[in-house]
Amino acid sequence: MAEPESVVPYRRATIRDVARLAGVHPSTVSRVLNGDDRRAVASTRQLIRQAVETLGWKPSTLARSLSTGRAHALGFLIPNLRNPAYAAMISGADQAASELDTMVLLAEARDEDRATRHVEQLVGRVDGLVVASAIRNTKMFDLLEAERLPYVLLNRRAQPGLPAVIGDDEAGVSLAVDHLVGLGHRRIAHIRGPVGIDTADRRCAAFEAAMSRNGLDLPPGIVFTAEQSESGGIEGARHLLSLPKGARPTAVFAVNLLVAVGGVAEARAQGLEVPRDVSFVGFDDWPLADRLEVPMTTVRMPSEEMGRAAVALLQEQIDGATLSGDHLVPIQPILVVRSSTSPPP
Amino acid sequence: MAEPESVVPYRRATIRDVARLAGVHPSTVSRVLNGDDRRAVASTRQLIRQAVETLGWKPSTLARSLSTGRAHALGFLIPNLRNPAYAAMISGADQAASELDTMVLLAEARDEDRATRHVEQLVGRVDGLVVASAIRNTKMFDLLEAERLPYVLLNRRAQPGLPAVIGDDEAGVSLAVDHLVGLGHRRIAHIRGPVGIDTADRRCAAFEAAMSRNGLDLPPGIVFTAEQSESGGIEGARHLLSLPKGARPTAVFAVNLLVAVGGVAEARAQGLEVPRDVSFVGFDDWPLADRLEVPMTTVRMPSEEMGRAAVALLQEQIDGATLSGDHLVPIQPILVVRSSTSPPP
DNA sequence: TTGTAAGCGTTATCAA
DNA sequence: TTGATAACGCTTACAA
Repeated sequence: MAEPESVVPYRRATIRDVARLAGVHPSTVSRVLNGDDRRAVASTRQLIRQAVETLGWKPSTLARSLSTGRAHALGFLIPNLRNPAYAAMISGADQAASELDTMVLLAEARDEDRATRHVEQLVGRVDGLVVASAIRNTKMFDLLEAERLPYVLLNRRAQPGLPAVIGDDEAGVSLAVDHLVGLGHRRIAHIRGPVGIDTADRRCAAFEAAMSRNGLDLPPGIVFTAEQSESGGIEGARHLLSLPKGARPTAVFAVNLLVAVGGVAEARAQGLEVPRDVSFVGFDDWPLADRLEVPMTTVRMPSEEMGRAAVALLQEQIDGATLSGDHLVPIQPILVVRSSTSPPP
Repeated sequence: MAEPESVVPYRRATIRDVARLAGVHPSTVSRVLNGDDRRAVASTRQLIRQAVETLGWKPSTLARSLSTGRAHALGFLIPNLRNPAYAAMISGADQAASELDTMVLLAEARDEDRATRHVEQLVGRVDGLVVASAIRNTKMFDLLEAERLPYVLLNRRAQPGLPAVIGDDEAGVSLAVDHLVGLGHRRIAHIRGPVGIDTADRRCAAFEAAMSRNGLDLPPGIVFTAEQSESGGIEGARHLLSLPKGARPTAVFAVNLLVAVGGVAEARAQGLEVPRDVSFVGFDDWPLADRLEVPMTTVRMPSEEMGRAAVALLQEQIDGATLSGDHLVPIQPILVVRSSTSPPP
């Protein structure tokens, strides 16, 4: 009586299977397959390649990582997937990484807890981390240091000394302010983001510098601090447009696109026309920004390059370099002029 | 003469270090730390916990995975990070996964090559894959089967038989069509996506069903096939608005938001007013959809639930269940009514 | 040029 | 209740 057909459970071919089939030792297989090609006689090489082929062998990332101590993967922490501004950075990082034969593992760190949890889970799986998240998270940095996990900040700086890749926000702000000044504006306001958020601080400082370079002064109340969201923009515009007639700005530069969108909405809600009565400029570009009720003039940063640079810098650190301080991406931002800006009334 | 202070290279504590300090065998440590708490005497337990504490020991994910064959991680393939519609699905997946003590590894698969490459790189690092990407990629599926990697399709079906989590697009389409019919429209057109894209096919079939349910017919040319992008919408609107007077639609239902946006743009470019002259309804919701030149009426799917369901189903498969076919997420879509729809002229 | 053997940090199966 | 031992699949000195 025949045995019932027993299902042979699937097992991935291992390097030992390959060695057996090729009639050599596993270590020889390993050597040949890791490009130590010259250190094997042609016939052996042939035999091994043949065996790999027929068995469909693929190396186990896990085993390899455990043995070499290299994961050949990088983590990439973003604050919010709903913010398409990061897409380009990730795309750049992905390209750079794939050239290094490394994969990018993305994780969304919307709050401190999640950031810390993701870092904990990424330890061991990655060789380093790109931190694009803007949340201040001491716990996470402590963890990174404790785990000795190399990391690079992207589009933000934390304490001085931590390696960071940043774009030329100052140049971007200048582009925006000079554009408004060129149109004839003199009373230009700024809705800035929260104090302590690096990009907000830098853009605000750059705004003040650009204004003074243009010989324009900053009357009290002309710089307003708000959350970096549409409602922050609404709040900011409400304040700025309620300034006394002579102090009321004819143009507003916002810390980012969403804030500018909120500002435009509030201005229109007050019966003003944009840009006729008041102009707006944003920062960063989003899909649909050109299809808004008022297509938004905005600064576009070299995000893809920034992502690329972050990976390069991270790789240097992984390879043992001790880097610190800011690394400015030399590609210049550009101003995308749409319909939210015009000469002052 | 004193030796020069030699820098002791950093080495993570291993389970052996813990065992040594606690004066027990590594296997005991492993047992205790894996919750087999009852199978160890209290004093030993105490000793071990103490040692773990002082050494700051954390298990090595890698070693653990190699030993157990479980990565405690899932891959999540999305087609495009610039499309914020996926953010909610990922968020749901992330929540569900974290309840399973599993991490979600995100990867962007913008084209076939990248999809295949990412899958290759994820093998071994993850226990399974959620494939939300809509690209038809036979190579990738062959690879998945060859690697015996469990996977679940999300928001798409490929061949029948492959396990898929989908939302109730049919109900969503009904919502859209009924809304238009309720406003008084009778000549309703559809700009559909490419044939073979599952969501496009389903939404189109549902459109035709909803129309016939409402006793409305579909004159030739009233369903137009286009790319799922703004330019597809432009092209579609150009065609539909050039139909002879009596056949020209008073309302257009588009396969997704971007297509609807393109349609609105084209209508306005032709001097029509939206929604006065022609109404538009989209599918899926995006940030800024309410700030467009014409705030868009659109269908919002229960994306978060869908992501959650995908992870649950995937986990079942990983645990050995053999699942197949469609799994409809029971949460109903809703219609977000904005200003792109009104009664026909 | 190839093989031997140890090691990467765990877990799992026994036996004690 | 604990310990010894052998995996897991690969790499890498070092020896032959």
